[in-house]
Amino acid sequence: MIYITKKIYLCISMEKDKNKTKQESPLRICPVFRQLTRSEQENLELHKQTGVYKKGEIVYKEGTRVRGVYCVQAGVVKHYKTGYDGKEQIIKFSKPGDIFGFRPVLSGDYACTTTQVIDNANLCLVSSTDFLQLLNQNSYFAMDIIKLSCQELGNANNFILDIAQKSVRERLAEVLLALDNNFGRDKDGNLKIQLTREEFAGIVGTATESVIRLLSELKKEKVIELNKRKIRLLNLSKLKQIANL
Amino acid sequence: MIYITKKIYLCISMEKDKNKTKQESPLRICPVFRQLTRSEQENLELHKQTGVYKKGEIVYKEGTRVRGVYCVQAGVVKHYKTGYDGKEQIIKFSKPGDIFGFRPVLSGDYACTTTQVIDNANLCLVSSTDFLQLLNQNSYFAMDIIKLSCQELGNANNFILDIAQKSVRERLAEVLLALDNNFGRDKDGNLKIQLTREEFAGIVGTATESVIRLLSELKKEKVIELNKRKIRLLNLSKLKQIANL
DNA sequence: CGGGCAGTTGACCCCGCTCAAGCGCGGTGG
DNA sequence: CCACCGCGCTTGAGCGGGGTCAACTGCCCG
Repeated sequence: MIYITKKIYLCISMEKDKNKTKQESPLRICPVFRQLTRSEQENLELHKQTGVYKKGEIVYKEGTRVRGVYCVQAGVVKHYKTGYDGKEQIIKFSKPGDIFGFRPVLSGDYACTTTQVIDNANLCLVSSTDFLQLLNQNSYFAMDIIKLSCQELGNANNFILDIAQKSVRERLAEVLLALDNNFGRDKDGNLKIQLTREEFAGIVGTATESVIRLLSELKKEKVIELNKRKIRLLNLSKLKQIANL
Repeated sequence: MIYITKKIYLCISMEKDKNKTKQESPLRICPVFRQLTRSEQENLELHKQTGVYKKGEIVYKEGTRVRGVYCVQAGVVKHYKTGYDGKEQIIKFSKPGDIFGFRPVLSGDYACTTTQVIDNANLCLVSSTDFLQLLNQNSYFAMDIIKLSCQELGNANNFILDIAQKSVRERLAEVLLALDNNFGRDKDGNLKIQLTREEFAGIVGTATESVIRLLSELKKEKVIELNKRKIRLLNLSKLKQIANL
């Protein structure tokens, strides 16, 4: 878990500013920051910290204070809660353009999930105080953040219904479709995001063995193709039907 | 589903204003509205609509546009999603002092739950436009709404973990404790909120028969006492232990 | 008095979890 | 260079939690 000091990063970002301020701030990768005025953006550039995170690194742990709000410039992270028996339940992923960590900052409590890198990532940290100040001074920005949090709330509610009422098979099919929608495919047509079977189990809310059995079942039915961790969706409409959508 | 026209209510609320403006606006039942300035509150009083809802009435349905944000002055409502097989999954309850409906208003989409009265209720409706305008002009108010939505998001995440990983027995115990915390007890020491077995099933995410069996199991173990729909918790610490808390 | 709904109980059985064994592969150290 | 270990993956066997179905009760209400 390498955490490079603020000082170093200040230098880097100031250097970037020289070249880029007039065109495109790195923060603008995240749509929400586009609501900020130019001067707010420039000010933020001076204060933000950027960090490079390797696969497997933990950004923050459930139950701790978060340092601020993170903006994903590259890579993928997963957010999960740990059950009392140690099993992880994945709540969501964040990918380039997403921000995360705003929930604990805004509700004023501890992180309710652990955040871990699954694809080497560049994350940019906006401190809680900076973030809160921006919310207060820019109501357009505030509205966008509210919208974001309400959308996530809607997603969470849907998730609750799914886990409570659908079978594991249905949920797995739904997860495959969601991953396809959110992360897209590589040039070979496989899902761009590659997860372990255990991670699949952590999203669907089931045991690893069940995921394995059901994936190979779907393979037999020619709905998907498997090649180690690469998964190709062959029949979207069948998959939707299986997922009950 | 009686919906009395705005005009009538304007009269009523204006009359109320004459007597009350100087002391206590009905909206102040909800803590979030305390952030509003006096003039904002008074203005809101003139525009709001108040309605009396009987047990069983539906305030709005999943998938429809909501008229605005509701503030509970008395009574209790439940918010549930309906599965494709028609079974309802209860997401949360609202009681006096709570507001609801802000999620769809803020995210700009349709209601993701159906809202139904389970205890005769007085609800006060603030139109979407009024609500959004307040958010824009009062950043303290906006911050409180953000906080609220982030807290709900945290609750939803916890719920996901529970449903995904705990047994029905554990979840049922947890629900009993939560109802005790949120609604308290009547003078006889029973849980103040009275639900049908089917509603319990809808919260826990299980079948009605399972709820019945597990409740009578808890009764046998002297953890609770049952009397029709009245439930008395006899042993909180044992209940917490069963719930794995 | 009869119909309907909430609650209860028993019987049955299947989904999905657990446990255990085995396989393939990559990394590491002797 | 090979042997070993550990991790991720796979498969089979077994079983139990909990869902479904059906029958019955008590109660409210028309």
